[in-house]
Amino acid sequence: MTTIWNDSAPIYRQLKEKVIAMILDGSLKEGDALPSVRQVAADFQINPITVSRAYQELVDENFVEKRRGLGMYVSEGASQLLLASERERFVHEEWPQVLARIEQLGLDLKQLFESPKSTHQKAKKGKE
Amino acid sequence: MTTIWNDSAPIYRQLKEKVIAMILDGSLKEGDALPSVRQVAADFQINPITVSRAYQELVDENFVEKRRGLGMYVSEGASQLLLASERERFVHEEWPQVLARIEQLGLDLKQLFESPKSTHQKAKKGKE
Amino acid sequence: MTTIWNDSAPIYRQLKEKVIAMILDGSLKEGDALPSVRQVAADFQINPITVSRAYQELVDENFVEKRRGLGMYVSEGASQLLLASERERFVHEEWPQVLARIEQLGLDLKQLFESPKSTHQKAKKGKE
Amino acid sequence: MTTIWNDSAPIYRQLKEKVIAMILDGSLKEGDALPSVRQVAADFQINPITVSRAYQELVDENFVEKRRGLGMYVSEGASQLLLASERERFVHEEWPQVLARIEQLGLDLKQLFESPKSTHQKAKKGKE
DNA sequence: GTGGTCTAGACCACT
DNA sequence: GTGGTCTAGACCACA
Repeated sequence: MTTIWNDSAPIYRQLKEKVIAMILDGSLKEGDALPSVRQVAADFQINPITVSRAYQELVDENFVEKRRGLGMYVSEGASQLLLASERERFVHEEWPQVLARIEQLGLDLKQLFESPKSTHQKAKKGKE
Repeated sequence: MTTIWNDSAPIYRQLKEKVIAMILDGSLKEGDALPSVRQVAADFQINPITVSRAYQELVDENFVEKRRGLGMYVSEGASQLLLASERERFVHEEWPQVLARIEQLGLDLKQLFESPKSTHQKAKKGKE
Repeated sequence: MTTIWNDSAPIYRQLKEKVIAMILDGSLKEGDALPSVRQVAADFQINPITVSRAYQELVDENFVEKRRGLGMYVSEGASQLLLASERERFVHEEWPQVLARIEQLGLDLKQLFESPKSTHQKAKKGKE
Repeated sequence: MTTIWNDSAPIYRQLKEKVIAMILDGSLKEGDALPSVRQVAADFQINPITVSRAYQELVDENFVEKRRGLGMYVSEGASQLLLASERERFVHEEWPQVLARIEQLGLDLKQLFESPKSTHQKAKKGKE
């Protein structure tokens, strides 16, 4: 029985990424309640504190808001904010590294364009 | 006093990447001696053990060889080996992730390739 | 959809403070009826139990009295009692802390009293 | 045996305030190492995670920086940053509330100025 | 029901 | 030596 967690990144961060992905792809909409800490902890067989930590980072970054005694909710404007900030980070941080790497390895753009385009296999984060 | 080291990746790994980059771009050629552990440690203000660990991984992967009493040297065939293995890793691990990310963010691959061509040199390593 | 409630203090306490402020400034006079729990709950979109808890604390401290079947009323003598107890608390608990903080930050008490006199109405409660 | 901790605020936050106070009053200077997580945990008889959490918030706010494998250090510029941000917060958030409170209670400025000035007794944070 | 905090103890990676 | 992460379990405040 393999778990869904990758060993290289902390679970709380992987969980955070999952939530972000769900907001980006619309499976969590603004105003929706996040599944409760306890629920997620039970579903994924992890410690509630680990879930809490993931959620807390989302709160700190204003993508999620706490309602006392009620739970956590996707903030108004979260998906726009998220899309903007993630795009910004990609275009100005990740993408330049990719370009540099392509150049460093002397790879051919056209080949990259074509070969794995049709399959777009599920990427696994982490490579340690 | 800012350092050249990124906080997100271990220093020994960043150092290893530096050496790999130097082999790939030809500033270290096959048969060349690597700068001594002590020298590097002094230059970068880091612990010699950290340098050793970086070098050791390069030895383990056969890109560098130890000559007892003399130092570390770039192995014969290292640059070819490196190029092949790094290309392999890029095409099958990194690139699919990049494609997935682009799709997730709704970005356009072709635009990315065209627009920021002039500035892509300021990439900072990190994020491992 | 922003709420009037501050996240740092419990809602029931913020509500209690509101009532106290109304008694102190005369908008609720001795003998006046407090708005019903249900009414307040509906007006502010909060749980009736939360309103009850705020009211109950006011009852416990003798500023408000319950009349069975009728509702809650501001006690006779409440405003004097309140003024005295709140002043006591301010002078011996809050004010010394403020002085300590001013000293810690190297600020000048007199300047503070003089300059921003016109704007001091925009204070938000919270920080408990 | 009473502890130094106040019951109303979480320990990690009280600890964070202690560190901030030490930076403000100069007992921790820029570049100084913070006492290690384990050391503080042992000294105060608290869990290392609790200490970690306090330190982490200071890192997130750029007052403290981590050096991998070495420890935590007061950032360059931390004391200026801190003084500026704390003053800002005091003048624009805490002080207006104090003024409003003074007005609400109908207190006399001159009395406040004089009575507790000489003693400046140690304020205790928290009042729950 | 919700989340927040703390403990005790374990294991890991890094320098 | 340093900090980071996770667990299991407890207790608390809030709605």
